[in-house]
Parts: sequence; structure tokens; C-alpha cells
Amino acid sequence: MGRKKLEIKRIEENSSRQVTFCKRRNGLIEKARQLSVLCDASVGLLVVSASDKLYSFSSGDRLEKNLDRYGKKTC
Amino acid sequence: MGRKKLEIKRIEENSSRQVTFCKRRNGLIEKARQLSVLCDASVGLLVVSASDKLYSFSSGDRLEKNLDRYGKKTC
DNA sequence: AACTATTTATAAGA
DNA sequence: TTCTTATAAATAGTT
Repeated sequence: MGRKKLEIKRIEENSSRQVTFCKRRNGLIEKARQLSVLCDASVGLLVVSASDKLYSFSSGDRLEKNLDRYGKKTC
Repeated sequence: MGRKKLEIKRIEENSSRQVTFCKRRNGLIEKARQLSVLCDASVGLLVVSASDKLYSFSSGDRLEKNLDRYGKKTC
């Protein structure tokens, strides 16, 4: 979406990649939130930037239950 | 997006909620993939439906290794 | 499961 | 770099 169609491959220019990362990361987190609310789903999202900054979203208790079922603990 | 603006609150009708869940879940996973490719980021996404089905996407070193074992499903 | 009218996200530009 | 806007993309309701 935007002035031109963007090929889905690594953006080489640093400043553009950074700007796109910020915009799309925010968009993804919002979409995750919407899905959880609209459809009564649990969503967990982790994003780690190339510079190792962590961003996340999570909602609901089903994730925890599912992880437990597979023998994992969240904390 | 769509014929009418949709309020972000739980969709009460079962069939609509199910259809929306499938569409938006697929959309979210694709967006996660695009972010990881475009911006060289690692992304982990887990979605658990109200009926406890698990869907996931992951990319990048640690996330991939840790999350892939929990399984993948399509529509 | 397809279609399409419409909303939403966002790539460039200001 | 924050704000704007033209356009691509996603999707809500329809068929």
C-alpha cells in the first residue's frame, strides 16, 4: 500500500528500512490486537529488530494454556 | 477494509466470526512474513482460536527454533 | 469459495 | 522528521 508497489525483499537503504519497520511493526501489532478482539482469539506477537530491540503484543489466556499443554512455561 | 466500517469488538455471529478469523489470521501471518523480509527482523506469531486451534509463523534464528515445534495450520 | 465496494495501511512526497 | 496524500492492499458484506 502506498505510492508505489513495493517488492517484498529486504529494503537496502537504511533510513527507508527503519521507517518501514516502524510503520509496519505498529500496523502488525494493531492488527494482532484487532484479531484478538474481533474473533475472541489469543494472540502472541514478538518482533525483534535487526538492532535487537524487542517489541511484543499478547492477549488472552489460551496461549498460555496451549504452551502448557506442550510443556512450556511462559515465565 | 470492506463494504462497511467494522467496529473493533467481538463479532457475535458465529459464522461471521469464523470467516473473519480465517481471513484476518491469514492476513496477519502474511504481514508478519513481509515485515521480517522487508526489514530484516525476526518475528514470532502465535494465534489460538476460541476452539483452541493453534496457528503460527516465525522467522529468524531463535524465534524460529523455539516456536516452529508448536505446529502450523492453514485455513 | 469468489467477487467487489469500501476501508485501511502505507510508500513517497511535502 | 512529522504530517500529508496518492495508491496499494486487505477485507466486510454479497453472490
